[in-house]
Amino acid sequence: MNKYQIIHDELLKEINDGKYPNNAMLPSDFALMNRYHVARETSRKAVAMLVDEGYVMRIKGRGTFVINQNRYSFPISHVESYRELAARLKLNERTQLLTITDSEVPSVFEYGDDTPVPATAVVRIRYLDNEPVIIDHDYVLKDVVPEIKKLSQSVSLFELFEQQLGLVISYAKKTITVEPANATDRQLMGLAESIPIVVIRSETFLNDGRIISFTESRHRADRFKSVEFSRRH
Amino acid sequence: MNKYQIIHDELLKEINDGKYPNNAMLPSDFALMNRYHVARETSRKAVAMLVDEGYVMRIKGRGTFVINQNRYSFPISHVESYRELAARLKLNERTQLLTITDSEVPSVFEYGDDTPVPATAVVRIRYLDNEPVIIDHDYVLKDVVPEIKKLSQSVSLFELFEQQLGLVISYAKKTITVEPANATDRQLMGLAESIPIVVIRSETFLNDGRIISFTESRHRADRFKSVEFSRRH
DNA sequence: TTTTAGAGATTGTATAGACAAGTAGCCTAG
DNA sequence: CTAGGCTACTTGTCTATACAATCTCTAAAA
Repeated sequence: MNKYQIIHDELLKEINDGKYPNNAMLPSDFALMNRYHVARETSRKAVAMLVDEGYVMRIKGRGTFVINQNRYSFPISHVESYRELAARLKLNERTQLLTITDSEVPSVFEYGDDTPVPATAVVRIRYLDNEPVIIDHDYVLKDVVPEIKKLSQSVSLFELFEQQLGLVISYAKKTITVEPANATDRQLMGLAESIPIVVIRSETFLNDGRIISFTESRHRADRFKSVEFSRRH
Repeated sequence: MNKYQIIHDELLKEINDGKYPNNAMLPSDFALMNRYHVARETSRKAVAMLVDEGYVMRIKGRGTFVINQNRYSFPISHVESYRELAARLKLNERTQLLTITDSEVPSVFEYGDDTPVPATAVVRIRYLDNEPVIIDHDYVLKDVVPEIKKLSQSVSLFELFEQQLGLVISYAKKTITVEPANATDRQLMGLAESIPIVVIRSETFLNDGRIISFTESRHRADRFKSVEFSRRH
């Protein structure tokens, strides 16, 4: 692992453990240089990551300070799988695999030029605290992953891609809209007609630039909450 | 202006002008070093910003490549004012100032410990293409801005803070939820009862760590769309 | 023809040093 | 007692260099 990554992880752990509470000052660049015996740019890189993630802010002439964290809800600003999310929030979570079928990428994703793109469709329903709250429709491109075999209940698609197939996911583009629930939503989640659905559609890209999958994640709106950190300039 | 900022801006302009179309390769680190007569770390910093913003991706051993851009909709991943947004999207926009009153920060924002926090409440309604789509409730802390005077129709709150008061906005935290429309929403936006509201609540921080304002931005859900770029790792 | 080896290009990580700019605290001159 | 200045500390920007890791392409070898 890289040095700056190690420093970043250790500082983050200390923040989460409460060693540096809200508004506390992190060690200065020079203190980190001495503590880890690295060059200043290396320590700065570690802290820059924390700034990026919204954990700390730097003020010229004063220092680096912890920003109050209450990241309790559903973040859409990282590519994060449902399983990783649930683990982080320590929620009681459960995923039920509904279907795996041969399919094509639906036209809502506006991919390519009307030529049908063969894909494997995976439909799953996700429970938080035993309540069905999310229905995920994944369309995995056959060009990249010809066949999906070992998808057990306990493995996420991202884990499958990364650990078993050796693919590296780089980034995703997501659109968020609010739409009426369709019949499937209402049936699977047991919804009253009036509850809308937050639809998050994603395209996921590999580190070589190829698209690996399209996902439509349908959340019942009354259980949806997203927390966002955004910098200016 | 900084060197890496200048290089970043120039590269971004060239991308937007189509000099580097989709999937095109950007100049390498060394090419940028020669072109701008800077150290490699400086050119890398400029490109790192473009990666951050989702314009390009770097692939080790191959180069830096432009990512297909269709940033057509409402981004929530930047602190961006309505006015800046409308200008960028070239939409016909109009803002109507409804009220400026003395008030307190509402308890939904969970700020402080139940002690009332004095603020100036600004309520505005925003039109896109002559349709009312957003109602903004801003609560500007009196501790930071004692009085709001020169808020004309043509000036945004952010512009007022930054240009007239010399304050520098650093970052914001936003939560996104979907809620039923209240009576005010329905009346001002002329909504049918069944249309929900996307509520974006923000706390905006200055570069010295102080909170300057809380905002509740209420969008009619059937006109709301957000585009998000997110990196993994 | 196919495979292998290597050279060249490109990005990633790390170091050491320099100066600029902003902040805070102390101490002295008035 | 106050105002100003000095100093130490911190972050921001920039340079020059080195080596590692990965990819592409070419040329040589089997």
